[in-house]
Amino acid sequence: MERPVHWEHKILINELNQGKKLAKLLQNHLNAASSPETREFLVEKILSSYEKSLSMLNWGVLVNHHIPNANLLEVQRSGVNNSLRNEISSEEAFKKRKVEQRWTEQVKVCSGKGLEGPFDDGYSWRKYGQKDILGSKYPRAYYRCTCRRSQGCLAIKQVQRSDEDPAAFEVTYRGRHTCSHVTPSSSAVNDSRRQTKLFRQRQEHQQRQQPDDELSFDVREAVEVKTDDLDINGYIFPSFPLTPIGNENVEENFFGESLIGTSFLDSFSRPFVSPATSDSNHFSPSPNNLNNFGAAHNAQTPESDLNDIISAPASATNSPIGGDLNFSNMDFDPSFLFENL
DNA sequence: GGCATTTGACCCGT
DNA sequence: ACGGGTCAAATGCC
Repeated sequence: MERPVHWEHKILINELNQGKKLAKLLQNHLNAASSPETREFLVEKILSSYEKSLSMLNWGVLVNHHIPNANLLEVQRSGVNNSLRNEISSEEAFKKRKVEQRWTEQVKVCSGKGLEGPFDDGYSWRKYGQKDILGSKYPRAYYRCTCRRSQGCLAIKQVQRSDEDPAAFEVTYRGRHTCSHVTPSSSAVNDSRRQTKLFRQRQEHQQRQQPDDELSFDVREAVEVKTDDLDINGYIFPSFPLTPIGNENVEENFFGESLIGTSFLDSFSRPFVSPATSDSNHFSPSPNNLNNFGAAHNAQTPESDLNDIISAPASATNSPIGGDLNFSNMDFDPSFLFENL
């Protein structure tokens, strides 16, 4: 009997194979007259590859096999079409709902410069709700990616003014972006339009009310982001484009080379830099903008051959945190590997 | 007309 | 029952 190979297994195997191949390349480069930058780049890639693998294991990716289903969720959350809702198993919908909420990240946004400095996390958000939270002075606003309708992107975020520091806003990201990254042009257009509208609203608002009770605050307007409150409990890795592997045996390919080809390194390595706000004053809410992965990816390595080495297709998967987490300090429990594999 | 926001109502988990 | 999260109609802006 052949054990079913889940896609998470394939990702892990892919990543390990990637590391192996990179190590071999590094071995070749040690003897050749290649530049130190090349070797350093390879080392970085190898380390990141294995760190990703270990991270996946530590975060229990192999245990979970659910993939959020946008359509089902859409129906499940519908408050009108009850007949259609009843056609779907409530139990199934319940499961989908639970897995959808696993990924949570929190960043702290401080509107230090008031309302002038637009903060853009690189995505276009649409507000879909606001709720007074028990025990909190300020209401919580709910945003979802504007690509939800067009591309079924499930990323959402919550913005709430901090009780302790009213000048600070806590932004919680949930879900991951499955949409294509917004283009600078479209983002700029939307921003311009929204900023104009928001500016007018605030002008009217300030004339009528005291400024503190407004939560029409837009996260783009903040200029400082703190990531010390990052909550990565239940972090779920972004989905990656997987090359179909077929029915290869896991054990045969665990350290083989046949699976190399589609890496999800880029999904992690892609720095989260807003196309709309390249201003250095703006900080994208990625807790790891400066981590080694992004740095390695951004490095202007002189060797063009690295393009052939790392030939991962660009993933359309993005997360507000760039899908990048710094796991460098994580411990790896070997028993976990064997228990899950 | 299209899109975003507002807000009361509704749904679901605890 | 309560609170958090979401929906969708109403409204406004471009």
